[in-house]
Amino acid sequence: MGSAETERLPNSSFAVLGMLTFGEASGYDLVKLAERSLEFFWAPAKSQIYSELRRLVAAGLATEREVEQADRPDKRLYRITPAGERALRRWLEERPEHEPFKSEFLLKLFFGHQMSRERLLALVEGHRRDSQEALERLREIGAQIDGDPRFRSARLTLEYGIAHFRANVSWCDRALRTLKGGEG
Amino acid sequence: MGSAETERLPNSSFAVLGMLTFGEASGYDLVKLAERSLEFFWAPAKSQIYSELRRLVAAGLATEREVEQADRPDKRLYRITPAGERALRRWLEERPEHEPFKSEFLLKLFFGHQMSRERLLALVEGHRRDSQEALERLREIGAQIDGDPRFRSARLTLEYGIAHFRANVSWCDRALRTLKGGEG
DNA sequence: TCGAAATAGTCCGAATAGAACTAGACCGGA
DNA sequence: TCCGGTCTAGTTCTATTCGGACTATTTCGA
Repeated sequence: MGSAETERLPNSSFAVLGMLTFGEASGYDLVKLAERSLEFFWAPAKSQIYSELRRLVAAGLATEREVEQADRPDKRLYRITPAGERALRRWLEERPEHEPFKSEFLLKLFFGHQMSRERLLALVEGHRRDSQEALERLREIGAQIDGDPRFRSARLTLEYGIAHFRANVSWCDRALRTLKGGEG
Repeated sequence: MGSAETERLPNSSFAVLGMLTFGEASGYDLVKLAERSLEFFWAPAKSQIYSELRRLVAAGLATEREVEQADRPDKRLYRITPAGERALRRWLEERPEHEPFKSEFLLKLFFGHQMSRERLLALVEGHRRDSQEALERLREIGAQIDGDPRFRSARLTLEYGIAHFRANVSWCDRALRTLKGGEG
């Protein structure tokens, strides 16, 4: 019980706890919700979502109840507790720490001197395509939630994504010019 | 031996293998090198660098030799093998897979409806400051390697970083305007 | 009626993060 | 001279995270 106040939880716990503020949900629901919302900037494995739920219950930050269903498999529903809401707010008010950033693309680019020029160009062109596609997906989502005041904060994260991928595309264009003009 | 051809290695193995293309090095050297170069887009824990080295040797992609030193602790030096170079090139030529992106900042922003407006503003302002600082660090590095042809690929990754943080700063400015003007 | 898809969840191993720890040699100041 | 700090060099341990395989049940379409 008291452990809710002392134990230090990882961010993924709060990602799950945060999703519970949208209402009572099963693990399965949260997996789906995460895929449609957090996916771009926080994508816990589904096994992790289930284990975070167990941890939240153990820490008193959520409650669990079993629901028997006739038409489909039984399930367990989770609900955030007042202690959970307090814990979430405390976490939200802490300053995020340094953001680690990881990119297989940049890693390969960094060792680009080991690649042929054609391969290097193909690498950057592929990245440009991927970014362009991601951009289009985000714009579609944007059109769907447009104007809906419930998604005020979500809209900001969406616009962050759009800015990110737009910057990617421009960078790719510049890099391609450099690589083509470089010593050709 | 043959395992070098079949076994599927994680990207971190290739990060270490790639660093070995710069010359024979100890684990300690690579930790330092990673901190000064890969750090922005690929930051393996130092314990992982050491274990990757062991794995590379076991797979025949690198060789190890002990060096006794009088003035400081003994060390082991690692060198990439021809099989290692082939493996690295094969990996470089594979298309990178979908880039997971993870941000504690965006996660908190997404749950921004649980925060007071002041906290939300402070969150974004903090992110702007962090991005601005990162930008300045990268620009300094850029000035140092400017014009040096050895860092052609590295320069591209650096410019990627600059583009990324510049986009961050602009996004923060827009977000702050939205949040301040929104319903004030 | 067969198989695919949706619902609901578990299990396991590998990869990663990150902090603490060992240990030798150095260097500067009290 | 002794003490602490720093650099070099590496190990160990735990917790976290990822990702795929696996078990079930029910529904729905061909």
